[in-house]
Amino acid sequence: MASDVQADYLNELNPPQREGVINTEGPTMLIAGAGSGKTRVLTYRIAHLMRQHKVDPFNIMALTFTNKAAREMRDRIERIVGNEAKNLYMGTFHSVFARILRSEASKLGYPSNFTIYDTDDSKTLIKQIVKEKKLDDKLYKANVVYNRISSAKNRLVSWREYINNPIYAEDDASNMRPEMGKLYQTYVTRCFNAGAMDFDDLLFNTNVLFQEHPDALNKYQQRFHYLLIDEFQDTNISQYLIAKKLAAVRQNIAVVGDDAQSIYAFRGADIQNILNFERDYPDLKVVKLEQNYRSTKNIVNAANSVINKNKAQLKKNVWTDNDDGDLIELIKATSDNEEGKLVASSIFETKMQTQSGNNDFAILYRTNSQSRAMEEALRRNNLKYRVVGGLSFYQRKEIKDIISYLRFIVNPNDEQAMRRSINLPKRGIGPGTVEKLIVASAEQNKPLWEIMEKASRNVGGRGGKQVEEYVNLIKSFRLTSEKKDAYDTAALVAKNSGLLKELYADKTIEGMSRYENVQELLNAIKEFTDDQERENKSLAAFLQEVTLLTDEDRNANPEEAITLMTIHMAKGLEFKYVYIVGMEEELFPSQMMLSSRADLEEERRLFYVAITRAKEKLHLSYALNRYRYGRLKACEPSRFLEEIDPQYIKVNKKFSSTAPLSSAESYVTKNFVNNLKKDKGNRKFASAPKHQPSPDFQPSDTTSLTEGMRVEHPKFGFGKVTVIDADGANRKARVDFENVGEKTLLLSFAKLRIIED
DNA sequence: GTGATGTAAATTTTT
DNA sequence: TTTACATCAC
Repeated sequence: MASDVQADYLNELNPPQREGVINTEGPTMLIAGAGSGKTRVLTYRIAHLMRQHKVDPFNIMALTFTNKAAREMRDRIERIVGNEAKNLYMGTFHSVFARILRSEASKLGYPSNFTIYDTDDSKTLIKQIVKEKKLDDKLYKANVVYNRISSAKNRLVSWREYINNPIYAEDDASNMRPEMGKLYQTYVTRCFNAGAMDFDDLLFNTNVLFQEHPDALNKYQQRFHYLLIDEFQDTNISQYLIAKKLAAVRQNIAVVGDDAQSIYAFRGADIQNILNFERDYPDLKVVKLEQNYRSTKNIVNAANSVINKNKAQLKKNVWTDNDDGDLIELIKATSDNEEGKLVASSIFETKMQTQSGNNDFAILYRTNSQSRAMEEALRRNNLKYRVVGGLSFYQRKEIKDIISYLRFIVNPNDEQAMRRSINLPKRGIGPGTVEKLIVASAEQNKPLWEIMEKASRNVGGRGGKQVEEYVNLIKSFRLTSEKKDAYDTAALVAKNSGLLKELYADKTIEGMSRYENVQELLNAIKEFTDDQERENKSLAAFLQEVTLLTDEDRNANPEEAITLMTIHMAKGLEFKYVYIVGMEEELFPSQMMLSSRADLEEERRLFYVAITRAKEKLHLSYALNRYRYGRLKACEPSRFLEEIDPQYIKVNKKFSSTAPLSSAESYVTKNFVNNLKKDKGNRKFASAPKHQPSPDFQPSDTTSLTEGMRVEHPKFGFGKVTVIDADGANRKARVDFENVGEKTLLLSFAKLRIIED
């Protein structure tokens, strides 16, 4: 069966795709437009290496951006070449190099079971350091400090270099943050002493390893004959240099990417890598995949019209052979809640008309907080949905609580894990006692664990006694973990720590769901230890994987449901019907991205990614008012709406509260942009339908206006006079309009046409 | 050391 | 709106 697939796979490809598959030797760069079949090329390329060139999968390394992408690719390759695919060295940069670092850890002075700090751990630690140094936490916000350190690491700037480089010092000084370098130093030291690496360290330290230990580098250079990198536009400098070093000997490096879909610059991704690549490999083969197989012409062309507004981009001409398809439709709403309602109605209608399933629909948004209004509306319409992302399972309090115990069992130096677990559930060890422990450890220059073992001596009092009890508890867990597998240990921890009991006692809805979450964690660990193919089932082995897991890695079999997620999470996915909601200034583009051209261009690429997720039909929507910071805020339609070539989009009148009244079809497209601008001008009234004055509109003399008369107003439309207030020169009329409700008009200004019956 | 109460601040995206 | 943090009374 596999051979049938094999015989066919080259025939399924268009010429540039085939070129991308069969030119396996030497440096190659595939510039792959949205929907151009890049994953297919990448998987076939690997399959081709194994089938045609008899390359041992052990000698192939393939790096992806997400675990999900890695797993999918492995599955697809497996379908072509069979079981051998399991031996590919394939995964995310972070997971692959974490694995390598574990086996080389001693060279860098780390324990091989080093902890991986996630972003929360890192920020908590930074907060502690800022506090200890008595710095102003308004100035040294954890986020700011973290980002500064992270971007330094991603550019391979060590804390030493950072402190010695006057450019950074000046920069920080001008931002009133002169202590930044010191914070960087302290943070790194604390992580190191805790036997912990943060996400950036996994890449930074791999670079250090390859730099300072040529023997190690050589070993991996010899091992990996072929290196492939997916989503190359999302790599940062640190990642690029790792790849470059690994490929230095054989030069068999293939990268696949699309500069138009680079949306992670905020995290250090650097499109410059694509340009560097051409410079670093002069004999580079460049293959462009420009035919889009995914979307209709309208969608592809609309996307192109948007991305062309960007200055920084590689030349590329994405086109499609598919049908024109429907025009993109714009849904206008007065509020975020109404936006939800209208989107839900539109989905419902489309489902009826096309007999599509829920899985064919996705609602995409810029920020997670937007999901709420959508969820409510979908629930009311009995439409099944699932929200992807947001607060990940492994970031939930109750999960992190249990895991902090597990971490401290495996790594007695993991200060963050200790701090978290020591007083959970409450056992009378407050922050004062913990501080005493830390100080004692620093003063006596002894590991924290040793201090804790003799806590009564070191900190005295009842606190000390309690700490010793906690130490004994951990010791008993540790004993179990040495004899039993991850599941048995975790189950024991949940029970004996008292955490499970506490959650069980909480009968609120949230409490019950927290209890269920812990059960689910235990199930996940059980699955881990039940895996027949896994050799190492220890707690340490489980922890090594867990930090690098994300939510998507859990729900493998989604039920038939509408997908709700951020645009970032949607990258690489496709849906028949896509709704991009919240097309408003300051939301999308985000207000935080308006300060520079580069940032705005990244937002535009994000919009491009969103548009190109749609296969058949795309809907865009915006609301003129939206709850933000808990208060209602007026919004303007996004500038991105005007950037779509108007020939590919129309206003959806049925599902817009602000649809223009004009029956002339041409009006919609011709005045599309004007319409948007009008909305901006009088957004307070924008919920009211726009009135097109009759062609023969002439203001009447209103001196004879009386109550009960029918009138036409050029903006407000038709209505009936309810009250005349004759107050000398300021004669006013109260008019009940059909579409905008009651208005009081000054007759000396208002243009009214009296309609004679 | 704990729990209640109040206040300020935050909301971009993620391995 | 929700969360995080500081302050105060026990």
